[in-house]
Amino acid sequence: MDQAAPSSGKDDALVLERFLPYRLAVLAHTVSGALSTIYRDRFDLTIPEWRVLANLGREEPSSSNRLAERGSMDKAKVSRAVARLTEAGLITRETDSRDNRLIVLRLSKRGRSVYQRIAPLALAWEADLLEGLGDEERAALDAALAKLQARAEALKGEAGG
Amino acid sequence: MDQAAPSSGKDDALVLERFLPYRLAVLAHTVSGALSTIYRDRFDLTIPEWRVLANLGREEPSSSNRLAERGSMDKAKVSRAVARLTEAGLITRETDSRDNRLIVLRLSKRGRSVYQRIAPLALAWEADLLEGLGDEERAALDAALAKLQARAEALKGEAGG
DNA sequence: TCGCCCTCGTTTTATATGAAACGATCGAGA
DNA sequence: TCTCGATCGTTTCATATAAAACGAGGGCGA
Repeated sequence: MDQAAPSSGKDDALVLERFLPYRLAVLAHTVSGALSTIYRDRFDLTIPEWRVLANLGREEPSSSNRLAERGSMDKAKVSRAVARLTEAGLITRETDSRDNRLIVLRLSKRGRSVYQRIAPLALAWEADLLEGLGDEERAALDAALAKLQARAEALKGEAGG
Repeated sequence: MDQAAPSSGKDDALVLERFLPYRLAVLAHTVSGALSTIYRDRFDLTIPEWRVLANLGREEPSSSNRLAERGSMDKAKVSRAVARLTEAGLITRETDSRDNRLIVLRLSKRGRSVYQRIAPLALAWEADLLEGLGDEERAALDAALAKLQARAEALKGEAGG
């Protein structure tokens, strides 16, 4: 009576530290924060800019729309990233000759150089992050994340209706 | 020559879709987006507000500082969430009699009622999200996320120096 | 007691975000 | 050819975010 009961005592109580959506949000935030210092301090790039660069590094040329799809970003975010990367001289823009709505984006020479310097750093950092996990654990993580992503998208569709 | 080579051809190339920091960010974003519709549409709460409520539901009373620690939020975010929850009548504030800097936060009757209605919904949604995973997969995911969280925090400390 | 540094929570400031409005362009069909 | 609806990318607008400045207290040592 003299102390508030900590929840109802059931063991299915909601404990934030064990709640998956919360854990994913915190982990993603921590990881993004740590990794983004590399992009920012050493290359003066934001994460959306890095995503654009990474996609152009693999598939070139590309359009803003396609970059948005491939990088899970909305078109406004891509538009800003592309504008800044263009200004920084890392990518080039030209309108598509067949469809004037489309913009043909390519890495510039400098842009490709920057990409080729960041990519190994990013992969090395990822390897560091995964250091404590064995092959099986990594495979299990990989599979679980894929399932969760698919399921989350399905649930999102339901709720949105 | 007539086509840009897709990366260097090495199989350790950086593919965003397989890059763990990217996958975590996308998954967390999808999950938060889907789940937040529950908080927003049905209870008019933001995620930081929900985190405050969830923590108070388990540990009461609490201070803003403690809520920030327990909910992985900065103090500004907590301050705003607390202000709005107070205005909405879901929590009560009083200054600590022994230390006038501290604020003693408690769920109001309505606040507790809201918490007790949201918690089962949140847990049910989480169960839906995990639907496709068996017990072993869940345990593996749980372990992997814990390791990654610890490792990410360690790496963050290094880089920040 | 005074002076100093620390902590707590709020507010300010600059920036990031995404939904929506927008202008320009395209393609299909009358 | 001339609409009309759809698509592409930009910009606007309202909101969210976090770092830093801030004011109010507290606690310890001189």
